[in-house]
Order: sequence, then structure tokens, then C-alpha cells
Amino acid sequence: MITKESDKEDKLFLEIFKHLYKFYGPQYWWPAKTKLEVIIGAILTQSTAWSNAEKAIKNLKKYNLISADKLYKIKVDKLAQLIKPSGYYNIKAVRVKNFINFLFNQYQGSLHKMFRDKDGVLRDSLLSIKGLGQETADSILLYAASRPIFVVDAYTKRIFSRHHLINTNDSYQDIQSKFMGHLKHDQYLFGEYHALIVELGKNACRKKPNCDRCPLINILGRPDAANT
DNA sequence: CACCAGGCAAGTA
DNA sequence: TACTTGCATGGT
Repeated sequence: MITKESDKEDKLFLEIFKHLYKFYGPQYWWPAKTKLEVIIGAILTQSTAWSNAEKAIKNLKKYNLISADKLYKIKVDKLAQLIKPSGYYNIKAVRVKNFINFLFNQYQGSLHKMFRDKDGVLRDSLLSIKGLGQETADSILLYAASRPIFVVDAYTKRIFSRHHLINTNDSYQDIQSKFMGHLKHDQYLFGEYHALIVELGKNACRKKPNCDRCPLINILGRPDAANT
């Protein structure tokens, strides 16, 4: 029985996860109490440091606004003022409203009802909401709906393309398919893996890489070029 | 001061 | 399809 190329890559993708997990430990994502809080957080952290999104969430909690009914009733301008620390606050207020309106129009405001939908159906529904792109939709599927969906983000593209495990021009779908093709479809694995990639990105593999702090240097080596 | 963060949509060619 | 730009606060 010969070892196929794809089997070797299966092992490599899992090895990378194991190294990251051993080095950084479990990340316990998503850091939120309720499903709705995960969804709001996913929107507020778009292209924004989590620490800033967290401040916005804290403001909402102060007025007990992490509630579908409350968010349905609140004026969009009032909401925008409360989530100011998360940046892009006018746009994000509309996006949160778009989701909440969708939830009421399609599921009578019930997340429980929304989560009855199958993965593919739910994903398409979420993507139809203005302001929810693939990463946000998949984050909701993975961390709020507990579905085994791999979330791809800017760090994933940067890190894995630097090491030629994906191509720089691969689409979101291409990258997601690659990870999901190589790994067991497991919600915990996918959840931790994505979180660990973000942790690696924040610590060692930003736009300017710091390979001396990279826990993967022994299996991946240094990327040949330090370009984006 | 410059740079970047757990994106997305709309506009242009 | 493949770029480019606006959106904005807060940390390093």
C-alpha cells in the first residue's frame, strides 16, 4: 500500500494543529455566554481587534441588549452609538439590525427555530443577509450553531499561502474545501484550529512575520519570502 | 507618527 | 471576474 500525496497532506494539516494546540493550549472559542452573543460578536469583530468588539459587547450588556426582542426594538442610531468602540459602527449597527430583522421575518425571532435548518440551507440564508459574508456566516455556523464548518480568515490565507500549502489566488471556498478535505469534520477540532491560527497570526505571523516566535518553524521552516 | 485588527459591499473596468 | 475604495475605533 503506497502512501498517497493527499494522505501526507492530511497528516501535515493535523500535525500543524497538534503543534499549535500543544504550544498555545485550548482557546475556548467562542468567548461568549449565549448563542446570540456569538452572532453579535461575529459581526462586531469584522476587521477589528476582538478587544474593541468586546468593549462594544460590554456596552450592550450594560443595558441588557443582548436580546433579540431588545435589538429588534432599538433604533439603529442608538445602537450605533453603543457599539462605537468596535469601529465601522454605523455599518455594523445596520448589519446587526439586518440579522435581527431576518431572524424575525424568517423565524419569529427564534434562534432555536433558525438552528433547525440544515447546514447548507442555513449558510445560504445567512449569506443572503447584507453584512454577513462567508467568514461571518461560517463563524456563526461553527461557534453558535455548533456545525463542523471550517472558518477561513485573513491569517489562514496569509500563513498557509506563505508556506505553499494553499495558493495565493485560492478563493475562500478553495481554502475551506482544502481544510475540510484534509481533516475530520469535528466541531471542536475546527473551532480550536481556527482560533489557534488567529493566535499564531497575532503572535508570530502578521504582515511582518516574526519567525523566531513561530511554534511551527520546526515542521514548516521559514517562509522563503516575507511578502504579505 | 505609521501600521494594523478574527470583513463586507459597492463601484469600476 | 478581478481589482479598488469606504467604513472607524483603539492598541502597539
